[in-house]
Amino acid sequence: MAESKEFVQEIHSRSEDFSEWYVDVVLKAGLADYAPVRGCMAYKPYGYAIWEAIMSELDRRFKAAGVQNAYFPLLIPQSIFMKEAEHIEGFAPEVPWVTRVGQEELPEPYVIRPTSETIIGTMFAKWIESYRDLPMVLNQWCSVVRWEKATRPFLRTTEFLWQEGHSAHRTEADARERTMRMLEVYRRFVEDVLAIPVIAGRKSEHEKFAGAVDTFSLEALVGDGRALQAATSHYLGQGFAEVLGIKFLDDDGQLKFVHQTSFGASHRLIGALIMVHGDDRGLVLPPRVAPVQVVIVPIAPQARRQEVWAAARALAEELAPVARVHLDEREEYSPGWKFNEWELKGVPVRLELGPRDLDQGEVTVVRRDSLQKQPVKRAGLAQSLPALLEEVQASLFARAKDFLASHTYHLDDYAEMKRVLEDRAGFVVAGWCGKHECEAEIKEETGATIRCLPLDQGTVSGKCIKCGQPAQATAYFARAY
RNA sequence: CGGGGUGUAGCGCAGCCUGGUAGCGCACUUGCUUUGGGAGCAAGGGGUCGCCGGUUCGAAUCCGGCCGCCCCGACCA
Repeated sequence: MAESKEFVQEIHSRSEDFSEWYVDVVLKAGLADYAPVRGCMAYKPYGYAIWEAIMSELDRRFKAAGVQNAYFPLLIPQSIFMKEAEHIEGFAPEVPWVTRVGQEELPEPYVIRPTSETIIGTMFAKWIESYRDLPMVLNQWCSVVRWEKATRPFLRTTEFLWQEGHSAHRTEADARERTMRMLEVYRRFVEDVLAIPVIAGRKSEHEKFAGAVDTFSLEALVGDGRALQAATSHYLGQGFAEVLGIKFLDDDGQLKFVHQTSFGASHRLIGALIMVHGDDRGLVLPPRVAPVQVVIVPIAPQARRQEVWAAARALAEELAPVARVHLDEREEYSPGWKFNEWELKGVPVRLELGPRDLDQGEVTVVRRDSLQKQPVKRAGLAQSLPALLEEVQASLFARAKDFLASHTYHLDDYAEMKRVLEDRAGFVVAGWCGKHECEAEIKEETGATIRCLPLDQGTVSGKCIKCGQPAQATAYFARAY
């Protein structure tokens, strides 16, 4: 790999400086750029195309799960935002306020939404009267603002793109079922489409969402051994319903409060894609989310220029029905330049078409995941291409799964845990007594938090890795983004 | 928000110590030649040196303040 390295002039080495590498990939692959707003970025078309692919696939799956789209205001009146105590306590430090219009002070200030539980709950209170109105399961695609202290593109930005789903149910059981159902929708999406294996689990009391009864999340492990939360699904109980007055008349003639859920995933998924699959040459996109799945690079020397271009156009046309194909028609760049650029952009499959291929009746196929080059018969390519894309998809998932497995340490010795976490080697799976003191001390001493208590607990046995008391649960610990 | 670094052309950097007309490589424009892993030659264009203030005859350079970005921590999707 040493010789190929010299071609990568644009980005830092992933192994040598993961953070710099990450920022380089974001900028140089044309995903996004820093904007003149503190902590905010501007999406470039290629980066936004990835978000569009995520949105359309997730949206399709939401609708199949009975979720309807709606939209709610960006601004939330202070009095409404302040209604839920835990909630306000969790978000107050990072919400911006709108207090003035022109030169006039507003009679009541607004917060710019950091999340929409309160405003949506307020509307639920107007819209829900009877148990016949339930369940109500709505989602909005929008952006929210949280004034974070330290920001990084796609991982933590002041304004970020996401979707937030909110539901109201007749019973706790219904709401809890929805919570788990949406977690499963996310899990399948993240694993099947983004090719990112995740650990699904419940958050500890301390780590859960402000205002939730239970928070569940998907935790991915990225290339530098840190955990990244990919999606969350909350059972909110009746706390918001009580303070916002979301009541319904049940069939027993009783007026009752609804049970609620909320669930969300953000543009952080793009950060996860970059950090899970990327390599020293840049981005590597799983075919199912790649805006361009196949790029055709013609190699057209003067003597056979017309012939090659005609063949390339015919190829692009033929493949268009089976894949998202892009023909690189730029004549001002050399083939070698294009190879490097499309690799940096993470396009899963590259087809090279030059005089040699024409003479052989072939196309040179290069996979982004393995960088393997292989001549393939031109005839029949349209038939074999979808399978090749699926193969790339599957191999990326398999590779990420191996990485997750080989960076997950089942430990019962605290000293060893400290060592592993200090190296940021990955997940530590260990027993936990359930007490916050142990969780807090581990965090203090290792920088790691409980990412989740996996749904699949197996048989809980053994002791708390910190205090030695009998373990109440198995927990995944890691340093996290 | 603490500690560290950094800010000079689109990108990467030199110049700053020792004040005196702002430079290099890549990219960009034009022309010709080129095309199987970042093409060559030639001629060009482009910078209120992050911002504000101070010192000085004169500031990219010295001094003070502020801001952005990056890293390491503490808090969150």
